[in-house]
Amino acid sequence: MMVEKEDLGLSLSLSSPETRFPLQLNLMPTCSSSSPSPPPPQPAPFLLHNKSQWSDLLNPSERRTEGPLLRGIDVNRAPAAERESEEEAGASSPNSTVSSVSGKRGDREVPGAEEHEAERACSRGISDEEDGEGSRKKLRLSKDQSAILEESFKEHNTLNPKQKLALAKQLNLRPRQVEVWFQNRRARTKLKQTEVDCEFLKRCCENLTEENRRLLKEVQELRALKLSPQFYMHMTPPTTLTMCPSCERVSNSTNTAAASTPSTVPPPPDHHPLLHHHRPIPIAPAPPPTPWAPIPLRPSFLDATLQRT
DNA sequence: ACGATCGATGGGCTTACCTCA
DNA sequence: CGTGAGGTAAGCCCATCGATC
Repeated sequence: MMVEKEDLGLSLSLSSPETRFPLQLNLMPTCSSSSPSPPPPQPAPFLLHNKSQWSDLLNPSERRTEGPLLRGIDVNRAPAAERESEEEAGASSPNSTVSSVSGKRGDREVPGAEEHEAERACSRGISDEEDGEGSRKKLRLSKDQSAILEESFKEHNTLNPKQKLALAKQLNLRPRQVEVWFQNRRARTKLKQTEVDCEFLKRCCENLTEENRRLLKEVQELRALKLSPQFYMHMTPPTTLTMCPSCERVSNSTNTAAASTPSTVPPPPDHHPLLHHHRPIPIAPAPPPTPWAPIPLRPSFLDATLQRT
């Protein structure tokens, strides 16, 4: 039952920008860009235009995917026989009724009525759950049909008329049904993405609030320390890393053994801890990774901050 | 019984093309 | 002949309906 839901492939991750949009959608019509000979001038109904679309957020480098052919059938390419007939009957004629059999358009298009009926009959033919009889019985797509549609959607989330016809033929559905499925799929993907974005922003807000709280507390502590006569004596003992205020080198000084072994960069030959009269200043432990990496506090920064306050 | 899911519909908008003054 | 206005068709998004699970 919920196979379709699980097949959505909408497990959008927040972990990294690269994985935020795992759906690799091909928004560009491959037939218009890869065709060796440009097609004759015709309306390009498959071009995406107007309105900032949700898919604009996708990484452009991930938009074009030359994935494997769909179960042996490239939906970008109509079958040979179909190609010939459709280019005359459909794609080359802007007034074609081939791809418009919806109720909305169908109302205006009298010539399409027969085809509409034919396709309805076709749809009834493959629908084992449908008993017809006038009432709007809901068609339930089979697992295979849904899987193929999903595969196609992963390749390109919009269809040009040829792709739509080819897919409809392959699935034994009406082109309008394929079109509707893609429209609904886009809408639901967008909804999912909106939810994910909302959650992401929520977490950003929480992290920023926490960061703000932490920084305010730090400022208060620094103010208190500045007013204290025993400035450095009140420092909490360093737990992990310390920085020499003179040379600004970091060392692990939780114990003497650790203090003698600098963590990353060895001290210069002329460096000797005993020659420095300052005690090492502890460095705040690294905060959890955030997209807005905080500026590390350095002694000079601290001084400037304290002077301002 | 009820909520979630999903196919289907209709309205509105944009764009491209065609016709005509 | 070029041009702008108006009509038409097509596609898309969006909200919603209604059947189904």
